[in-house]
Amino acid sequence: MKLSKTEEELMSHLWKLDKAFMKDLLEEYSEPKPATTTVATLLKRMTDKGFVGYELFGKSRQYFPLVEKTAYFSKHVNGLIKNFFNDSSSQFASFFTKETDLTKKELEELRAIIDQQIKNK
Amino acid sequence: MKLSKTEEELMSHLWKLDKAFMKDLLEEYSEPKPATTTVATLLKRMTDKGFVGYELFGKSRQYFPLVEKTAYFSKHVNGLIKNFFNDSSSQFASFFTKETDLTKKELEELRAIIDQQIKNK
DNA sequence: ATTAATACTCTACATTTGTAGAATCAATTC
DNA sequence: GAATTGATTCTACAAATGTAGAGTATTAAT
Repeated sequence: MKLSKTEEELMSHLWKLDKAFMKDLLEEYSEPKPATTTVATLLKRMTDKGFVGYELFGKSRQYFPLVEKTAYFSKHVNGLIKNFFNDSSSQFASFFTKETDLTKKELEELRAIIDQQIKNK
Repeated sequence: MKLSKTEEELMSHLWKLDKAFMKDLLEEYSEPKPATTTVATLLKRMTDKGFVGYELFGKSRQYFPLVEKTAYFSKHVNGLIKNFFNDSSSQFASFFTKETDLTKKELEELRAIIDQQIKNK
């Protein structure tokens, strides 16, 4: 099962906050914020799909993600890669670094990470 | 306007082939292949959305992409990044290189590319 | 010519998505 | 204790998606 684009956005807020009540999630949206009922519907659907859990606090719910961001994202990204880059991660990676506009500092950070990984191979 | 997941898959075939007749596109699918009418519908919708064009060859059409893969992908990826990594490309990049399982060779390739890019900054 | 195969359009239909009002129930405030 | 606020569920509904049959036109094969 997967999330729709809109659900993903909400999910990203939830990942960011880690635990959150409805109102916290609503606050995360920039204007124009969706109606509370809209978010409620989304949360319900996401709960049904098994991506979100909650703990009751008195009468209201504190929601939390049931899937790791990285886990979800890996799957997601791999799908994209398969589709667009005929399954080549490195092709994708080089494309990515070319396309997204990283600053010099970011690039250097990234190189450091890569160096580290090369060392571990 | 954007493509749905299924449309994206078809689009990836089209990008790969660059120009293709219906049957060529159908061949690209692995089993179980969709019905020809399904692909035809998809192609029509994608044409309507302005992602695909075609040239008539006698009675049938040779389809071709009207959007660059990289252009489309940039937009796509940027949306994801925004959602999942709070707008930080470098955060994404480091995540990506950690998560996807690049070989030593691929990593070295990638480092070379990055070095190149650092030089140009 | 008759048939068979192709490509395409039209139509169809169940699901999913995006969005939110109305109603309900509980908590808080005046 | 009456009214307001907040969270949730129910209901609704249009648009988009996934999928493909039926019908039509055209070309190729026999």
